[in-house]
Amino acid sequence: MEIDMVDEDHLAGDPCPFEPVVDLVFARWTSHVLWLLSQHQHMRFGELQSHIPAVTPKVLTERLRRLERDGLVERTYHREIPPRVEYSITPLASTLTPIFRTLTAWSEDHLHAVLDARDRFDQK
Amino acid sequence: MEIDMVDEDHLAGDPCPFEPVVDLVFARWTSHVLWLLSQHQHMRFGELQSHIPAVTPKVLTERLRRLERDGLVERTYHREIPPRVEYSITPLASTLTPIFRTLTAWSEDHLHAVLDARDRFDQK
DNA sequence: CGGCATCCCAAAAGATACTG
DNA sequence: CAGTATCTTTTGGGATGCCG
Repeated sequence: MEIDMVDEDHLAGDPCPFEPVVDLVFARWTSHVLWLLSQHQHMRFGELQSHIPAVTPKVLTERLRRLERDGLVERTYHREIPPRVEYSITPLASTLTPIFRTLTAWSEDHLHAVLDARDRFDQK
Repeated sequence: MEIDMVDEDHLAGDPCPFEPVVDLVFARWTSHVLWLLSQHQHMRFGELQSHIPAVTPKVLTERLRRLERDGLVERTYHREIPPRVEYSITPLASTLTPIFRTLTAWSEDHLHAVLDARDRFDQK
């Protein structure tokens, strides 16, 4: 890809300043997991699975590993019989909670407008 | 506030209250487009493309159509030679701007902690 | 210039079976 | 219980070419 400096703005470098956060937090299933953990202090693997019926164990494991790696989720393994694993959000992830609340409020305030626009568009 | 409601055991799951917003706004390229339009009042197709070097025309078109359908972007076609198309955000989409700013602030405040956690995880 | 149509592929996600 | 391993499927996205 080439850098075209002809325009008034330098074109090659206009990255979205919050795109890294999107990749971290809003990847599929990810924000759902974080939101559940933000309400429950700690949850077991099977508990998460039953709250998100559509997710398979494989994918849920992948997301939890990634969140753990990124410091957003803590995993505690209890060597018992049967084994028990508890997931919880870290203090770092808890700083996302206001964002989740804002998004929920936006949804309550404006989602209907989106659905209306969609209907109007489809009728044309 | 501790929420430890024991109302589980219904299989319907526990849907994420802002997941529709995530699908609308944080799909790939989408928030980048909205953020660019929130800064430029109106932009042409090729202008968007040059600000987002990695996106192909096909995908950019798909995203813009979807945003137009959802009432978040307005498309204005000028019948000239050569043809000219201008995109802009709608008032509805401009209500998302505070969210974008919050995400940018979160990134500035906490992204380094994520990268640190990642390094620590990978060293183990 | 700003697309749409078509074909194609890689990556993500799902299904299933199995284990410490 | 909490995963892992393997395989299959889906689908989002890239490449190319044509058109008003």
